[in-house]
Order: sequence, then structure tokens, then C-alpha cells
Amino acid sequence: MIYLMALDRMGFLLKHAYLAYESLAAEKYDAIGATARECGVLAQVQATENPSQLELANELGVDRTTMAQLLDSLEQRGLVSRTPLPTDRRKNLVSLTKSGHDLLARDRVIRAELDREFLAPVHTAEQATLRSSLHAIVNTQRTSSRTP
Amino acid sequence: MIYLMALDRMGFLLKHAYLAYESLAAEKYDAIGATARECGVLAQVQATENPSQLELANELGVDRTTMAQLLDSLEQRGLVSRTPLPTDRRKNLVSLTKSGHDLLARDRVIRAELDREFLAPVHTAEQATLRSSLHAIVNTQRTSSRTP
DNA sequence: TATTGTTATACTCTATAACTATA
DNA sequence: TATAGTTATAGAGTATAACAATA
Repeated sequence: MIYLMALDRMGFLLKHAYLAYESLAAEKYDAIGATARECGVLAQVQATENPSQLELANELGVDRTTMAQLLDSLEQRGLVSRTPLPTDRRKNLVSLTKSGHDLLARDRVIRAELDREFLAPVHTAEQATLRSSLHAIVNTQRTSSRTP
Repeated sequence: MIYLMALDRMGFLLKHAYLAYESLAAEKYDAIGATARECGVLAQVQATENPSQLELANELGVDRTTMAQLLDSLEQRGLVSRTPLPTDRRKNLVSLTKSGHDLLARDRVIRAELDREFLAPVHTAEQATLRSSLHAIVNTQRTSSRTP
């Protein structure tokens, strides 16, 4: 009888694929003094155009306290600015600085190389499938676990 | 100009797919009083047949101190036993107890349902591709980062 | 002297709770 | 009274370091 190894389990595969990506990303992103995650926050700020901190947190699936910490660091390094919304001063509108924009340009180059290297073991034809499958899973889970 | 959202980044997709799986797994596995991860350890013990703690740790990609903690808990619950190897008493051979075997049988049922539900958003034809792609990535990274 | 396993400790990531301010 | 943001704290998961036993 053949026993299924833990190595073939979905949980193991997802965890270690994630860890492998993070490890490779840490190497590559070292050159620009920011993490892949931080660049993800910047990208979301750019895509959303002046989100509040809470909107940003909800979009990225993190707690607002975690977002506050991330933004503290990004702001201290001059990558984003926080501006109180005049019509509702409880909200901080987050926007990219010039440095933030510049960093995103460098991020794009690094990420292209990172993804290329990370996905190298997967046949070219299946790389898009991998991405779309993950996308489908993540979108399903995220939309079904939203609080009303 | 259209900006790429952070939500489409590989790191984000992998992380949240992993978190979604863990969240769903935590629900399902609650019924048997063990985690998916613990069942993965049991499965690896079964597949390897009497591994030492260190072998087990290396195979599963965790630190030996982490493995010691995992095994402490599994042993206390009567799921595995540790036996010093007579020819090298530094090594503990890990083996499944009857309860450990029984739990693995229940794990198989739970995992089938869990995977089915988790992979539901992915077309059936692409589910195997997702698994094989992750497998290729994880195996590549793991074998290339082994210490000699 | 090197290896296996154990224990104590520290670090990272993240969330919960309590607080301030604004509405 | 509810919401946005901040701060302090705690928890999970993991690794590093020091140690004991064995080789």
C-alpha cells in the first residue's frame, strides 16, 4: 500500500509555495529598501486613488491596526502622505509621494524578474492557469467572508 | 492608464490562498481534535516508516525544535510514540500508534471534503494543473535550497 | 568533536482592547 | 452613539542559542 506523503497535501503546497515566494522576494527587494508587501500597499494606493486607511485595509485584507503600522513606516520613509479628508476629518486619505511613484516603477522591474524566476518550474502555458486559479480561490473566499 | 492592483500580485494571491485554506481547514478539522498540520506530520510518519525526528523535520521543512514541540503534543495525545534507536541512541524513531492510524483515516475523509470545497471555484480540469504547478514550484525551491 | 533532541528565549506577524478625535 | 485612527498588549508560529546525552 502506498501512503500519501504530507508533501502532496494542498495545505503544505500552498504554505511552502508562499514561503518560497517570500524568500525569493526578500532577496530581490533588498535592492530597493522596501518589501514586496510594502510595494503592494503602494500599488493599491495608486490603483484606488486616495483611499482612506480603512478602505485600504479592507481591500488588502488586513486589520486597520496593521495598516496603520505599515503606513507609519511608509510615511516616515517619504513614500506616502496622509491627509485628513476635509469633509470627514476622521479619515486619512493616503496618497503616493514622488518617491512612492518612483519606487513603484522599480518594483515593476523587480517583480517581473521575480515572477519569471519563481514560475520557471511551471510550463509557460500553465503559468496563467496557476494565476487565474489562485485568483478565483482568493476572490471567492474574500467575497464570501465579508462582514455585511 | 490602468494600474495593477496589489490584489493581482503573486505574493498576495499565494498568501491569501494559503490563509483561506487554513481558515477552512481549521473549521473542518475541529471535529477530530487535531490540526491539518498535525495530520500532515502523522501522514509523513506513515509514509516514511520510522523516521527519526530530524529526518521528519527535514522532510517537512521545519526546524528540529519545532518538530520536537509538534511531537510533544502528538505523543501526549497518544498519536505517536518515540523510541530510541538501539544502534544510535541519540535518535528517536517516531511511529504511529493505533490512535494515530485511526486519526489518519478520519483525516482522509475530512481532507477530501476540504479540498473539494476549497477548489470549487477552480474548473475541474484546472484543479490538477494547480496542484502540479504548486508541486513543481515547491520541489524546485526545496531541492535548490538544501544545505549540502 | 559532531550530532540528536530538549528547553528557554526572542523575534515576526497579526489581531484584540482601550483610547482619542471626529461625526 | 458610531466610526477612523492610534497605541499598547497579547497570541501564534517560528527560529536561535545553550544544554545534555550519545556517538
